Amino acid sequence: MRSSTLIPKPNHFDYHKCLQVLGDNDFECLHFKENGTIVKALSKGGHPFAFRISEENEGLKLDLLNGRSNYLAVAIFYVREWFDMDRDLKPFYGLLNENPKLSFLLEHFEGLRLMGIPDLFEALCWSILGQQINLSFAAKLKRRLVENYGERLEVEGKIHYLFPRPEALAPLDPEALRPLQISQRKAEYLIGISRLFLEGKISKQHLEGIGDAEAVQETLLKIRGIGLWTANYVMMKSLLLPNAIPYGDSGLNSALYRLELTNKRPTKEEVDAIFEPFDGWKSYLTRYLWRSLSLNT
DNA sequence: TTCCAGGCAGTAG
DNA sequence: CTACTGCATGGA
Repeated sequence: MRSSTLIPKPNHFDYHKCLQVLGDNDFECLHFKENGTIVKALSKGGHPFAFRISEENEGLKLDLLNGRSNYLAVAIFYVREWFDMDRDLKPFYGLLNENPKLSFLLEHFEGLRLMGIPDLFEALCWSILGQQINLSFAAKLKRRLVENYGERLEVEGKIHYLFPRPEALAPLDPEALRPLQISQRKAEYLIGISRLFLEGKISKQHLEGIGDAEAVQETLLKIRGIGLWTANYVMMKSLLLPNAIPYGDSGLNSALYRLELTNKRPTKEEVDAIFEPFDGWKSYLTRYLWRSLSLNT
């Protein structure tokens, strides 16, 4: 009975650069970082379990911390998506190299992966919580939501949480989330989307089956609470679509402004013009531009 | 104090 | 179609 496995690293894969964008333990409530390893809980068939990710020379090692060995397959599938391990970044790096104003991104961040949110419901809820407010406050709201409505799992003396399932939020009255300092409007969005998931009117599988990115965006935009920014955010972070741009994103705008590529509030058309040469890699360019905000000046 | 944060829907013109 | 407004709170 195996309780660990190794996922081989693709080319251009830097575990520590990926780790840096995951957020510290006080910010993030859905995993722990410990000495360069990550501990996270997932669920298989309603049974929560936890596993640890650590780096080895040849790949990422996954160790189950509890539960049955057949949970490993769930963890492997999750980590491959989370770290976007099934993509060859070479074409992206070719495009960056050709661009004098952006090639510095490659020098700093080669090996950084998209770092998605594989669970579509979690990605939608997180992006709604993050609308308009600063990230640290958004993280507090997420933590309160998770600690109040997510499943708990204790492993090795630590409490792990799973993101709440739609079933946990769907029955709520929006006012029930006000004590968490989630706005009435956002509570309505979250609960409405929970109900759509329960009714089977949204699912990751369905969106993945659409194929055409334009049609996926149209589908998402019909949902109350999802605008252009949120639709593209989840297309990038959860569906791993290659050309999603979170138009209007304040972080993206300030990254472009700092590079003197735009004014402070560029239009969609101005952003499109900058991204146009990066067809197939617009989501990655967004990730790398976000990351550039951490560089000095 | 005012303004802005990883926006959105609703309304008015 | 575009312009404006309230929402929630915290930090600069």
